[in-house]
Amino acid sequence: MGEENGRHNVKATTLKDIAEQTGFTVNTVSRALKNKEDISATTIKLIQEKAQELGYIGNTLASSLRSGMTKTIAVIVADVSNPHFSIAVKEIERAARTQDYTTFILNSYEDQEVEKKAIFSALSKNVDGIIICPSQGSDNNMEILQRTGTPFVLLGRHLDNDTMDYVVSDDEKGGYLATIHLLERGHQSILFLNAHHSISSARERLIGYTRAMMEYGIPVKSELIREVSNISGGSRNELNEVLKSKLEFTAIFAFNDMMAWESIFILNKHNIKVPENISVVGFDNIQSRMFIPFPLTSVSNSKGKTSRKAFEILLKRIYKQNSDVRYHEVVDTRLVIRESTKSLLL
Amino acid sequence: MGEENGRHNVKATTLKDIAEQTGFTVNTVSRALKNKEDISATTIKLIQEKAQELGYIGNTLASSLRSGMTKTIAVIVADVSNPHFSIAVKEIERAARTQDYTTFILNSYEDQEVEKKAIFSALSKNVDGIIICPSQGSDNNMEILQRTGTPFVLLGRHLDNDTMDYVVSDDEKGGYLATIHLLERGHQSILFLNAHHSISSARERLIGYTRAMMEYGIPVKSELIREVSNISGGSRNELNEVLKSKLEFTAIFAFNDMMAWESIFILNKHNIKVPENISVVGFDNIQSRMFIPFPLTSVSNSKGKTSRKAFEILLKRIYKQNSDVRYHEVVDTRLVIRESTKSLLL
DNA sequence: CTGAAAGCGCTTACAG
DNA sequence: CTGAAAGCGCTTACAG
Repeated sequence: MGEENGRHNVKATTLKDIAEQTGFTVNTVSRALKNKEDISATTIKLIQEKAQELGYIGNTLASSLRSGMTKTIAVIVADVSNPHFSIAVKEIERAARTQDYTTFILNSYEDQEVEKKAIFSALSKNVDGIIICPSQGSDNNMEILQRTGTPFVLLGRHLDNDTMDYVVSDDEKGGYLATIHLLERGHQSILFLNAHHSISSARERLIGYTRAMMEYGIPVKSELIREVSNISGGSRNELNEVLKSKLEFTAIFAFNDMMAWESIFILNKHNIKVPENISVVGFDNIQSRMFIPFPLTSVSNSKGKTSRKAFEILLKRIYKQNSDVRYHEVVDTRLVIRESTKSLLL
Repeated sequence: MGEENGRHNVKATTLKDIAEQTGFTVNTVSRALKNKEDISATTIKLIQEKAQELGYIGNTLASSLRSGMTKTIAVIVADVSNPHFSIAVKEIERAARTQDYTTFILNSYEDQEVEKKAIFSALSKNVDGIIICPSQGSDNNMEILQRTGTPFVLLGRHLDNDTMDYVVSDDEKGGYLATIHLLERGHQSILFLNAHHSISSARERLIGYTRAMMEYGIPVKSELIREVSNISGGSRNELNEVLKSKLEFTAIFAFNDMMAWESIFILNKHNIKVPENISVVGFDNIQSRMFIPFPLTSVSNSKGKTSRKAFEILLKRIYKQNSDVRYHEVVDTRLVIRESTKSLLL
């Protein structure tokens, strides 16, 4: 029943076929195809030509089962269709490919149950490692993952448990820079549309926001700090409510660009113009990758660098280098000023 | 060397462990965990509890090697960081997961060599099937893929070779609707920023464009039809050149929303306002998923439906249903009118 | 430089 | 209802 054998209608060429047609053993064929030093150059040439001729494609399933390495990683993010994550996924896939790693992509939708299944799915595929942006409050899932012994790196968020490797942005600085930018322009009532406080980056951006406010001697009003879902459409209701409540504010600092866009979209629906009536600052600087025709001031967090670094660390873990070190990387952030913020000063 | 065995530091539980601890054979354990009918309920319970207790995670590598099915698919697109593709990838991953399939994601960057490697990478991982948006002029790669016998479905683009399954949008209709919309509003010189004609959707959108122009008795000017790269930033130079050449046009129809946004971005740089000075229509209706604060008129092409359909067809191929049928699905398109288009008539 | 054997962890096909 | 054996296609470790 070769037909049912993973390669479907056409039976795939195996080492055995090459062995039979060249007169060597499977062992020698295997070693020749991997350019091992102890095989004669003539034999290597002969075998590789035959492999080429037969269109041989190695069965990594079999080799992985024996060798214990699959050359596969999994990337688990909240939602690939969020540009922030899709850019990260792209960069990781690209970095992985240069090292002959193939990438599984799994969405957690910020849901712990879905995330748990994603992790088990990855484990059952014997991935060599996992890069994961942990969903809200998923400390438990990460500890389960940690106990399996499979190498993993947290991306963009870290947990209280600091025995795990992570690569994050300097979120506190980002929050600080965004807020200072608005304060410098005379804004004092700044609505912070933040993500849930169980997300480390949300907590740290708030610390930056608070620090900036304090520097300007402005008391932080709790009603100006709103936690909303960072899934597309999540800030809609909250912002509508805020607008209805007649809460006073002249600027919005949004947890990410998606939320910032969404806010602007909603403000426009209410005939409120940006930046004329309200200034808006985002986070992620998606505009560095996509030419969105709305010039949003935003905190840049080098997604390429962050992603590559996460893969690099993962690779070290896979190859058990520096196993006594914890990698806690904080990538710098900076503010990119565009035209969504206006000064209230003359 | 359990350490080096794919599960790293912690040795993974195997069927053998469960067998030893329950007194059954590996065979029975395997069958019990799969709820086979010929195992007694008591045994099933006993074994499943033990599996739970030991935190057993099946090794799909081993089962796949034997059974020939990996429950894995690959999705190959030009670039996941393009929202059009990231949305498709998300939808496919979601559909696949409901059937216990895991998804590899690979980028081809519209490059045939990269694409070829991606295909071989997928094949060597023994994926059960592939969903691929073929890169420009990659008929050859698709034919190689076809000869391997691995089930695959083309997504968004089809080839001259119509023996392959595909799911596409009604691109001709989309091109027609976009153009008619502009013509109805008095635009006669419509710059079409199209993708390369080796892409079927580009050819068909052009047919729609041409048909609409003919209906209005307006000759199609070749200098108004420009083929640009559909990678981010690709339309930049071309549009700058067009603007420098003083070519007359009052509207732009862009191959996709990314290009439309990019065009608006560039027009703005030249102090040309949309829609006041130039009207713009895009394709993909990304705004249905992301609240981009620029209301772009765009052709909608039900990405959710298209993606799910592609997976559905792939699944049929994997399970060898209706193998005498060719699936050539054309999903309807419609125009979503927003505020990036203005009427020239009074 | 090459070969023979064992084994990775499962599932299949068959025996009882 | 359960078991014993073979085998999926490789790689490893060792023999010569």
